[in-house]
Order: sequence, then structure tokens, then C-alpha cells
Amino acid sequence: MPQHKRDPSGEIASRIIAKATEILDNYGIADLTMRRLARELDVTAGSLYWHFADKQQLLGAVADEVLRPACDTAEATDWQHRITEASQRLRDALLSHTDGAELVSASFAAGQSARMRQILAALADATVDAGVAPENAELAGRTIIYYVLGFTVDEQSRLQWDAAGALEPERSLLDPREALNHTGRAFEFGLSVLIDGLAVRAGNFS
Amino acid sequence: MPQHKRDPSGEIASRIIAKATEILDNYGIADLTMRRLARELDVTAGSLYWHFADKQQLLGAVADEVLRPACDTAEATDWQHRITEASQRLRDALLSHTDGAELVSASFAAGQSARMRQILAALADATVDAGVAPENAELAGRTIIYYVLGFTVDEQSRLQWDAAGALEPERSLLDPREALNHTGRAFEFGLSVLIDGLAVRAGNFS
DNA sequence: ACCTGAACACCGTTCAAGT
DNA sequence: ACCTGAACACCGTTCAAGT
Repeated sequence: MPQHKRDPSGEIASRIIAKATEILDNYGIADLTMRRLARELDVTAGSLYWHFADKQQLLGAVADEVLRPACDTAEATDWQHRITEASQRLRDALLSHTDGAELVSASFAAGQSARMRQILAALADATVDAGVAPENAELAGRTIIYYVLGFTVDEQSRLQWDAAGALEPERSLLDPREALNHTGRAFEFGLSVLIDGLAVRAGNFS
Repeated sequence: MPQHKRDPSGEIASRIIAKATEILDNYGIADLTMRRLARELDVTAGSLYWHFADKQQLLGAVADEVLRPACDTAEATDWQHRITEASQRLRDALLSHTDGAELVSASFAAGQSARMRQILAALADATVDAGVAPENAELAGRTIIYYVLGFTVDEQSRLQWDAAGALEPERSLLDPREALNHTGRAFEFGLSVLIDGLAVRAGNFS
């Protein structure tokens, strides 16, 4: 039997999501409108509502597409490495698409991203291994997510502003990859504050 | 001499901001549009652009209005209390207005809130007293802000969803103030993780 | 100095009717 | 099962012209 109305799992829904991701990458989230998406698919805007309940749900599906590479199963190591790797993979996935951090941040806040729920659960699990009480684990996981999303939204808006020609080119003496390494080290600093804080609460800090 | 065009410091600008805050409190951020704001002020939408460059700037001014009570000068105590009090006053201010957390979060990300810059500077200062290297102080301050904003956006959306009649009333056996006390303790837990993390990096944890 | 009127170029969403 | 056509009720922003 076919999928229920507005269950975005059909083949047509997949093509809608793929085209939406294309628009996101090429023009940014401001240009990802229902009408434009429909136009580029050579359909009418109303037809999208046969596949998705509303725009929020569609953006949630695009967010989950962006997050696909961040959800490969990680090795089972100590909790510190699990948190670090999950956070870095999340940041990398967001930076791989124009306005990726903003899109995922909005979809997470709206409760529309299944993969963000999955990442949250993995982080919460890791904090339990760190010694956090089970009733505080979800909040501890959310705290890490707030940091990663906040940091990366900020980072990406600066990166895209600079890439749009506003930067003085002398500012970074090295190549763009070096700029990413620089903010990458900043990212790790903030993350280590959180991990150290979790270790202290558990009574076992390195 | 009068103020420069689009410097939102005049008396008319203040009345615009006051009316915008009123709309925010009574109807939420989705209803805070330039056209509706103009209508309630009995002017034309275009006239708002004589006082504000664009909607982002106006929302930034409203955000700073929301943040006014969060910026009273705090006592000079130890860095832990300065961080705790600044965070709690920020959260309290956000919870005092409908969609306050969402508004301030967006304005902070857009770099449109002078008072958020001030709060960030105070937090960064406190982390220096905690022993954070000066080149990392702003990031440490931002990390605290990411937490407070992320937590409070979440908390407020749940509170407002529940207040809109979606909750089972048996759920919290006590009065609404008790529900706030509960999330208040959750807020303090996450904050203490960050403070402990900062203390560890400085080598002096309590 | 401040505001109007009118336009420009759009939005998200619904729904009867078609195939 | 899926899409069209057309409507509904809006948006932010600009700018010549008025007072």
C-alpha cells in the first residue's frame, strides 16, 4: 500500500527534498521558499502540501538530509571521545551546506529533526557514562548541542560574510583551510570546557 | 541638532519600540510585522523606515528593551557568582516577554543587540578572573550565552505550548510557580557544568 | 523632519476540481 | 494518488511627492 498522506517517505518526497537541498546549497535558506521550490520542480506550490504538512516539516526533512553524514555509527570508546566525535561530526555536517547550521538549529528547536533527536540521545548516553545522573542526562546532552549549534551558526555566518567579499584579504596570512583550523581549535576549546565540567561532576577529571 | 536619519534614538523611535514591545507581549513575534506595527501606530508602513534601517534593526531595539532589567550593574563578587547572576537575570528577562528568548536569540545572532554585547563582555571578564586566557575569554563568554539562550528558547516554547491548553493539568501537582522552580533547578545544573569546566581549566575547582 | 501613497516583488496555505 | 488553478490573507522595502 502507498504511504499515508503527508508521510514524507515516498519517492516523490525524496525528489522534493533533494531539490530543496540543491536550492539551499546554491542560494541559501532565504531563497528556499515553497513557491520557488515548486517552480524549480515544475509543479504548483500547492502540490507540495500533498507530501508535507507544512514548510516546517519540509525543512525538518532537509535538516535530516544535511545530518546524514553526522550519524554514521561511531566506535565504542570512552565517553569523552564519543562526545568529541559526535560534536565534530555535527559541526562538519552543518558547515557542508550553505546556512546548514541555521537550518538545523531552527529544525531542532521546532522538534522537526529525527536525526537531531538521535544525536541528542547518543550524547545523553555518553554523559551517563561520565557519571551524570539519568534524570540530568538529557539536559547535559542538550547543553552540548546548544554549544555546537550556537558556535557553528556564528562561525558559518562569519565565514559566509567573509566569502561574500567583505574581508580584508591580508587578515589571514594563510589559506582558507587554515582559517577553518583556527576556528576548529576554538571549537575544541569550548567543547573541552563542557567535557571538563562533566568530568568534575562525576568526580573523575583527568 | 536632531538625530541622524536611521539612528533610532529619537522620541518617535521610542514610541515605536514601546508599541512593538506591546504587540510582542500580547500576540508574539509572528505578529510583530512592520505593517501591523504601523497600523497600530496609525501610520504607514513606509514611515518606519525613516527611523529604522530595516526590520532587523527594529527587532534589535526591541531586544534591548527586553534586556534592560538584565543589565542592572551587579555587585562585585567572585567570578562564579557574577556568571550565575548574569545568567539568571538574562533568563528572567527573556521569560518576562512572549517569545522573548527567540527574539533576543535572533537579534544576538544578527549582531543587532548592544545589550547582549555588553552582557557578553561582562561574562568574558568573569572568565578571565576564572583563569581563562584573554584570547579565549570571548569564546568562553559566548559558550555561556549559547547555553542560556538555547535553554531558555526551549523552556519558553514548552511553557507557552503548555499554557496554550495542551498540557494535562494533573501533570504538575503544584502551582505554576513550582514548574518554574523545577526548570530553574535544571537551568542551574547546566550552568554549574559550565562553571565547573571553567574552574578546572584554571586549576582551581571548588 | 517626518509622513503618505502607491508600487514592486514576493510569501505560506487551502481546497474544489481535475486526471 | 497526485496535481492544477485560483484564491485568501498577507509580507518587507523603496521612493517620489507632500507638509
